[in-house]
Amino acid sequence: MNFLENLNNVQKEAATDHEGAHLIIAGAGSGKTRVLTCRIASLLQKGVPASSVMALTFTNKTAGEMKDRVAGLLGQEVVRPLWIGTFHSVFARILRAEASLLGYTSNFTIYDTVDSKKAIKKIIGELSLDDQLYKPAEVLGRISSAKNNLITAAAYQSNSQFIERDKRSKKPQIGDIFSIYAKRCFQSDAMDFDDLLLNTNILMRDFPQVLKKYQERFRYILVDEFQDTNFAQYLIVSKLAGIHRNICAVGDDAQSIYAFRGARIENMLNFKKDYPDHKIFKLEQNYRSTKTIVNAANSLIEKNRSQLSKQIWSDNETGDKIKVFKTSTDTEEGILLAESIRKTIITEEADYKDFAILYRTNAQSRIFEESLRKQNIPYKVYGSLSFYQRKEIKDLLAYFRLSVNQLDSEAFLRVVNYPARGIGKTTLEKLNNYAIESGYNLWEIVSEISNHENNLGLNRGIIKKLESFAGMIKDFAKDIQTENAHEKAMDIASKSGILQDLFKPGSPENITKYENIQELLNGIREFTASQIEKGGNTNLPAFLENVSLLTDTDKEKPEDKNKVTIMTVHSAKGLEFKYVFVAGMEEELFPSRFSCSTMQEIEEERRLFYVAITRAQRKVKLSFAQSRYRWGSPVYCKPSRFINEIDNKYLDFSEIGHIGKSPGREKSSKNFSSANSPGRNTDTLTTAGSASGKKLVRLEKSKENNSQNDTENYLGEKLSAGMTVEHQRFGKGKVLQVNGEPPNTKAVVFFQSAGQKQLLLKFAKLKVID
DNA sequence: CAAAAGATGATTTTT
DNA sequence: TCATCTTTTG
Repeated sequence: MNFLENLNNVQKEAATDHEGAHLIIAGAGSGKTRVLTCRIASLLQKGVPASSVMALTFTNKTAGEMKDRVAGLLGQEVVRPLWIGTFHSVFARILRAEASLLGYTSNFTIYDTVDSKKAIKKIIGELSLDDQLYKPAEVLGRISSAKNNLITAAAYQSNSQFIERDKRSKKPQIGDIFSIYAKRCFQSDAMDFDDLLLNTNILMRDFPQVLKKYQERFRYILVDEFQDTNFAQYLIVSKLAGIHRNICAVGDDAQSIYAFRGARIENMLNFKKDYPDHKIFKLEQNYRSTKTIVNAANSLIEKNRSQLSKQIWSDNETGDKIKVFKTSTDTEEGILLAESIRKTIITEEADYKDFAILYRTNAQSRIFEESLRKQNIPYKVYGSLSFYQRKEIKDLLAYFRLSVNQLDSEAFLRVVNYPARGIGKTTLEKLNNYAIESGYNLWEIVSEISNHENNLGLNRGIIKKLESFAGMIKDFAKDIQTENAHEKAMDIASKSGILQDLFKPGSPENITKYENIQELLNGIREFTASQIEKGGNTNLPAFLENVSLLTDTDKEKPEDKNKVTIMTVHSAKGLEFKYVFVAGMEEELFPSRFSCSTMQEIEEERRLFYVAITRAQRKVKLSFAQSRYRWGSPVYCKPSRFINEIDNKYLDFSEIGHIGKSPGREKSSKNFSSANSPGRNTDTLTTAGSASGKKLVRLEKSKENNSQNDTENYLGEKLSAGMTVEHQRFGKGKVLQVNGEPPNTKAVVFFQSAGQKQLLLKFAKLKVID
């Protein structure tokens, strides 16, 4: 029981009192994760089988940390049968096991947001709706929030409230899009993120015997960040805990910052109603921050009406007041913070890793990146383009997905013509039209194309190409369940042509992409190795499952260890730093101008600021600029109302005035006028004035084209394989093939500098050399 | 067919 | 501003 020694009394009680429904209200910095891990460890030590414990978190990172910590206490072996993971990954695991009941296979694909948006965009196009009005992201948002409230497409379409709302916003067909989208996902054997929750609920509603199985199995359920659960998540948890009723929900209503995506703080209040015999533990001692920071944060959050009563306190030193900085521009704010970091590093012997710059919107990151780079301060940005979202990675993953699940139509569309194999837009349009008409999935058509040939109106050449593509995928799909993921992945990467496509000289982006592909393949090798060690599944589907719910904030690179962190306040939740800067403390920015209309919104912004402040162990510094660029043009800003909502006795305004006086103010205001406004004005003038001129130019150009076409067509007839030609940009190359009839004669040419290219002769200026 | 230029449009988040 | 999508051009 030695791991309980370091806990205070409430923490110890919360960790060792296992039976019944418990709500742990865990203030910022109160040792929440420690209590959760100790609780799991103590359960296991008592003899509870690990396989009967489920712990749900929001991020893979938290789940991983929890697992590691328990493993550190009790050993790796003990931890393995535990079900610790994100809501989505744990429910995906259940769904894979029970997939057939819902009409899916256990190899179903998980669509990410990009897949979903693409699918929706396609549907909007097919319905010939105005895509200015029906924006895929917004439509997906509505569908997503419906699903998170357990509203299916059918329910949506018959709900008068939604019909009314969509009519009012002039988008009456959202229900139709929802319904087609849902049908397509199902037909593709795919679930999006929200489906993982929705379908788990449907599974448990419609199959009581399945529900019972899991209810009996999981005797102890722990939920982290309970204030962030949405209705769908809440309901699953309640159902799962239905028999044993041993549920431990941990959360902090003051840190609820995801209401905008469906999180319900009320879930914490409902808890008391659902479990009348519940116990509440309040972790109120903050071990992280100074007294000043804790008190300042308390004085701020007091302004919120709706909250659970608690008194957060700190036994740490008093610490410095919170310094407030004013600068005239956003650029200066960047410089000031960078300088302040430099100074603090010297005067307080701090490390780069002790600092975080937090802001409300990602758009603010660039300025800090610049100022830190100029000062030679190493930094890392969170929330930038994730490794798994890079094009080349998604392409290869799409091949993997298609090899595992051929019905995955998003993966199909992504790779059917990448690398280019002559299956163009027109072909896909024909395929797609036929698919809609006939109700077949794209793969069902392409994999047995001879059955559909007559209905497609495609020529023999294209049919052959489609056949060979389908053949390749069928080949990949062979042994996919048994073969080792790494070998299979290498095989697919090379046979698909991706490696060759990127391994062409002359293009620096391709080198990076090639390296990224190699990194992915290495990652798969590591995955396979670690699975062998763990005795887990080593096949490609197992890897995909692992990767589809992963974001790369989850893994930290070793070279990033000692760097300043810059990120949004949202992504800082759960983290801590010695020194925290909260930048851009301005009205319209923080609080965001999109979240100012209702009291609920303002309260959420306030909680967000509360989260920001409570990340700090030693010092908090706030800054605001008087003017800032917003999508290219300068905007004048007022200091945020939140600054003055902190009790002034914890604030230090001494710096204000010194910074603003610097010559920077004049300089920057000049910048606005010279760099910006006139430039824009001239632009608009020219475009407006020269409309007729433009037409003339276009006419002339097309004349030129025609004359060129004539000579090129002539060339097409003369050209044959084996000739050496010269291209304007690619230089010398050897003709490998000449296909097609004029005017669409194509040549396949291998260039020394650029590799193999297909060129349409009516455009490419080829000179015959030899 | 593929690259370049031009137009648009969106700026909390996570799975 | 910056990234993405569309149009144009060879």
